[in-house]
Amino acid sequence: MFTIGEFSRLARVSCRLLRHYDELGLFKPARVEAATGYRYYSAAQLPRLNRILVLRELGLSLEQIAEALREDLPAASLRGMLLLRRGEIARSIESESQRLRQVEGRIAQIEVEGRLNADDVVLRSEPARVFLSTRRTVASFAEGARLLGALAERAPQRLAGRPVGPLAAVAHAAEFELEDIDVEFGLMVESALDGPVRLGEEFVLHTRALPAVERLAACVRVGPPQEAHLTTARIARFIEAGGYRICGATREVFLQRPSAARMHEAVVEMQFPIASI
Amino acid sequence: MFTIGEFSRLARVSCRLLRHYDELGLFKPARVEAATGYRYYSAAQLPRLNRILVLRELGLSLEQIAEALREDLPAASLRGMLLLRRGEIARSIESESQRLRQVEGRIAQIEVEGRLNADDVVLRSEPARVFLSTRRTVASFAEGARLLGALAERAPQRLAGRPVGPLAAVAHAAEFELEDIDVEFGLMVESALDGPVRLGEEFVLHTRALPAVERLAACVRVGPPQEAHLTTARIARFIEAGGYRICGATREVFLQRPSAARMHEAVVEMQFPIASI
DNA sequence: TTGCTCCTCACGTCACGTGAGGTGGC
DNA sequence: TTGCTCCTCACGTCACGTGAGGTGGC
Repeated sequence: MFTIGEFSRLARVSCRLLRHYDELGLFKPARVEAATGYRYYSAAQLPRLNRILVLRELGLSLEQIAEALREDLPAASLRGMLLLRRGEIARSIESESQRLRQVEGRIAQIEVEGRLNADDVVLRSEPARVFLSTRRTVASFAEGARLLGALAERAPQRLAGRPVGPLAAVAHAAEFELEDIDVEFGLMVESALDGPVRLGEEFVLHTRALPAVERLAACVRVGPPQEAHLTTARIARFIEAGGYRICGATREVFLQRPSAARMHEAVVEMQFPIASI
Repeated sequence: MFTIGEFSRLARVSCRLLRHYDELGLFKPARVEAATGYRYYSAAQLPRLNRILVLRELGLSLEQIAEALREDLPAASLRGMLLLRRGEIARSIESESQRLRQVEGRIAQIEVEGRLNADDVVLRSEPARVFLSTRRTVASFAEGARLLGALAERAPQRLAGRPVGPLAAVAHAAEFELEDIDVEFGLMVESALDGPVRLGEEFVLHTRALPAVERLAACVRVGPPQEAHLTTARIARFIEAGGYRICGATREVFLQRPSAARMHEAVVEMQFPIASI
């Protein structure tokens, strides 16, 4: 029999760990002297402790290990636990690799520009949305802004009993246009509506599915639309430095409902779907 | 100005997070109403919050982020932080990949054998050691056991004022031998000694460097030497299932100092240096 | 007597999530 | 009055590490 200190040296673990496992009931000393509370371990306990350490090494929680060491646990269950764990590790490696690419993108950016400029560009995914919208070709940016303001003023807070989400616009053109802009705009809603919705004389909105996007470079623009190019420039640098390419229509989501009179206070998120080159 | 609830929806973070960052001084509301304690945020604060979220996404701690957002922090420092972080992530991916291989090894083992048999075989690394030893060709296992017992009885607790480590044996032969065994045995010590050490009439021990081993499959044997084959069988299955090969001399480390009379109570760790195939 | 080893609390880790319990304005 | 939103504690997470303060045998 060994005292806790001796046994900890044999097993190469800390005394605290042994006391902790004792407390959890995971690994108890062979004998505890009642008078002093001293713990005594036997050499024959080493295999069980090593079994625990091995499973811990594989990344199982102590609770899972206790489960795995139950005498009556069939081998198939342990296999199931390990298969589960394999999936977790694989996903973790995947997300760490992506994180590594992002860090490298930021480093590259600092090296090119001397500072971290596009650091308010975020990368995230977007689920599929229901978009109640109309698609037009508008003559100019000013005309587009007027239409958005007009739509905002006519848009209700609720439709068919459900709250209405933010205003949004989608630029469908393959390239940037200053005039005759092919744009879809409307309201995000929770679920599809039966038939079109008429708002005032100018708008008839149809239910459309806006597809999910796996990766999206997004940047919030706070200010007048004339300054949108500053935001797109940031996103552009981000895309370049990260080794991405644009792979879908640009979206602008109005985080605050705009009004024609207060376009200079707009809070808009510009979203560019992207993919690795 | 937005209330905390509104702002949390704009920024897509929880209220709790905003309160937490306020408490840390990392991201404070533009205004706090003294009477009610209500926090008010402005849209102009969104870029800073996104900057924080981006750095968090890269895996920096909130403390590092606070440092990184200091106005006067030179770009080179941020670059340094990111380079450091890149190294961390790369190491983490490396260790996760190794863990994945281990999990897969255990799964393969269950599939072959129907149960987890070698689960008390541990994988670890071993630093370089100083080994005070003698190398012999012994006629048989029994003769080897006798020599070890004799050495154990003559071995002092301290040498040159320093405590003496465990007894150990190294099998140098490329293959397993039943007779005329080429074996080195002696004592682990903390640091090299000047000149050889004479113990009784039978032993003259020389200082030798035992090299570090990056990966070692180890299993503790508790019991008489006749049962050592059970332990080596476990290690063998582990090596096979994990897709490893043996790449160095086998070691046996006596975790308890043996005596000739009590060899049946030996606590010995059997160690096989291994590498991926 | 001094050192050494053992013991039992109990806090700290990291970034929040999750109640509990209470308040003010529509 | 009821709902809604805001507030401030304060515990829980996970697997121990790290003291603090005290005890028994050599």
